[in-house]
Amino acid sequence: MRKADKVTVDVISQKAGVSTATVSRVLNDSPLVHPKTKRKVLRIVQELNYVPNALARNLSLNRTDTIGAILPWVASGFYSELLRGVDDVARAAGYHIILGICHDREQGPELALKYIREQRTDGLIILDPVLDEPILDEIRRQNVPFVLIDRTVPSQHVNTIMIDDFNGARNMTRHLIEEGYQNILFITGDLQSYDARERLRGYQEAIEESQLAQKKELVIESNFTREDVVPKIAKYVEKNLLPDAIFCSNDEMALGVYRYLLENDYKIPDDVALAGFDGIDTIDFLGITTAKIPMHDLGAAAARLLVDQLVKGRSGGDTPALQPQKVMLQTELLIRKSTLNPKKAAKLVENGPIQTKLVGEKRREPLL
Amino acid sequence: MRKADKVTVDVISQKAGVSTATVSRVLNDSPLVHPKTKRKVLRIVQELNYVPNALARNLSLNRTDTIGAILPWVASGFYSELLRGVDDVARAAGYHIILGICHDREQGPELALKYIREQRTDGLIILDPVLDEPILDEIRRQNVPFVLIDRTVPSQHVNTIMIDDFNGARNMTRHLIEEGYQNILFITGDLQSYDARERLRGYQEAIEESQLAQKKELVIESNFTREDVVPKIAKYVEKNLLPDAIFCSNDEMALGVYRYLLENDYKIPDDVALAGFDGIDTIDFLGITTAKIPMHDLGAAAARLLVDQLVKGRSGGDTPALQPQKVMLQTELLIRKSTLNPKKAAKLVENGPIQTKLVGEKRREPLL
DNA sequence: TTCATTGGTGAAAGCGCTTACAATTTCGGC
DNA sequence: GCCGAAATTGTAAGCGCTTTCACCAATGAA
Repeated sequence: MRKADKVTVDVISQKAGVSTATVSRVLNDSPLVHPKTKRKVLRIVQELNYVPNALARNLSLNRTDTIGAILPWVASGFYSELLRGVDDVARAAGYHIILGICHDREQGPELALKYIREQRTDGLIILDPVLDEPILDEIRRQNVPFVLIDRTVPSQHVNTIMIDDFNGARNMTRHLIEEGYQNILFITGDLQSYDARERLRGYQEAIEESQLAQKKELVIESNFTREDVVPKIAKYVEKNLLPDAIFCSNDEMALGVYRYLLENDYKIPDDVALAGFDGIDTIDFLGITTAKIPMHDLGAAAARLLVDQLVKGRSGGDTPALQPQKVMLQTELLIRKSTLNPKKAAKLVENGPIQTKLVGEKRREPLL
Repeated sequence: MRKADKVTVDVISQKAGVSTATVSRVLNDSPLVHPKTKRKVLRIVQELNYVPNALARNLSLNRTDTIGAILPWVASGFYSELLRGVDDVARAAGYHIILGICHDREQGPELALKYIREQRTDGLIILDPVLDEPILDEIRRQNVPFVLIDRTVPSQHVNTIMIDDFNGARNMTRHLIEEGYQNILFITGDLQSYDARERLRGYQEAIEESQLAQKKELVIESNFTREDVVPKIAKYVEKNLLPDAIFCSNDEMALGVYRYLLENDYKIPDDVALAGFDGIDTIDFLGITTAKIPMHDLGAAAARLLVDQLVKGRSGGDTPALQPQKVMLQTELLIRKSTLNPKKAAKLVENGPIQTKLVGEKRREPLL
């Protein structure tokens, strides 16, 4: 049924009375075709509503105009912003996105390799914290441009987009100190993960550098989950005096602590201040201070890096390959009511629970 | 650089001492190749780590193994579950997903058409509430299978996955009535939208059918946004007596109302009960009753429908085309503390704020 | 031994597009 | 009006895979 009306270059060239070569040239805006011919061909193209078959085109050009996005699906809502960022710049550059959701630990690398080997993608954006070296080598060996997100890698010759967890945590801690909090409890994430270690380091650095005397460094080790943190904070609070402030390594844990505190009639921030890290919706709604990870920018930056490589690679092999880059994005310190010390706050204008004030780093210009 | 080591069917056939036809047959598991030959070829394939080029394969087969997902990016986190659902069943069926995010109203249909015309996809899943008829016709004319999500369409011959907004809202209202609430305020979404109208209808139906005498039907018209609803609810509460319960057409508005109520020292549910619709994270955290839209299933159902069509279409043209289907998915009534009438609740076991109880429809078996 | 059969296999023609190269036309300058 | 260069256009060979159809070697029956 479709077969009959399938319109290809040949059909066009026939009707226009030119060769397929000319049609192709017209379609690709080649300068070496006579304006008159061009008009004629374009008219037919319009008339028949012709659009070149991408597959054939790509096969011929040895290019797919597609980039693969390999993502885990850990925190669904969280990553979607990232995807949006990738899409924004990729689309602007004429690239499509093929989705590679790695459901479990195994599938991620598999998928990436499959896409590459099948040559379905021109490049890859990989967000997979547990990608191990051998796989990475395998990927690199394929000679396809790729960008890693939020993943440290020993080898230098890899494009990477990172979050500056260290500075994010340090700034947060500084903020708490500036607000006059003295005993700041820090709850770590899973210390296996690089992010968790960096955030801890940031906290420690800020504590150390603080001029105030004998700051105590208070740390509870947890694992980024709500379930794990609640009993720990409960036990801690019962055994010790309540700290001035609690800084959780991520928002998820902050939510757990938040609930615990409210249920036990502690007032935030009057009895204890609370801060998280990530910038998820619920934290936003509750008016809890956090260090927001610029997910959109993260995706956009990755895509930008990748697209640059691809475009460079396309324009002849003569231009030298781009040097692999490491980009570091800053978090955004969103100060909310939950960390505004009432003693100081009295002097300030009233802060609504949702109102967000920007302190610390300036807002990054959005990429793209 | 890559050129030299590019391994194709020819290379394989050469090394194996057979023709490319045979290699192809081996790769496609054709029965008419001698086991011995097959083994030989497969060994070489392994050895050279050969994977067929998808582009060439697809061009030849006139098929892409790809389905396009056209989505708006209205509520980022919300749709990601849907995408996951699509991915789950699509991948299981051997299809890839190419992402089509329509940023603004214009781009959606454009994108869909582009993908089709370029023949980048075998089929399409479209979630776009404002897709208009002409475009739809155009899409249909392309003779490519597609499925519409949450979008009513006059014409019968279209695959559609719908949410049963009517029943969802009716069940919610029934629940509120059962809990003994008498004055139930309903806040509508943008009544331009079909969803909004259906939810209103469900509410009205439940009110009407309730045996209790002279139920008043209380309706405030809003538009699904927090900004719009807050002043309206404020004005309403100031002018009238507080209703028993407030049922918002979506969670977003419920959040607005929630905040308003708390800020004005109304206790939920003691002074007034609160319910939403959608099932977003924050509502979950706050322990607010809602009708959860099964986003994952929505995507999975759409993908299932599409994949069935595609597979059917693939297996020779003799099998009759599948009849277009309309699938209706039920929402899940998540009853939380926010609508448990204290007078009745006294008899019940204490309900923690997060605890979710399932009432009404049984949990749908997840598709796939 | 000879003649259909029947697996197995290979040659070659696509799939729909691009592009190097050859062929043709056009044109200014003589 | 003629010539070579420049401007257009056409021819045909790919891109890497599938698949039709023809071909060949076994195999069994006669």
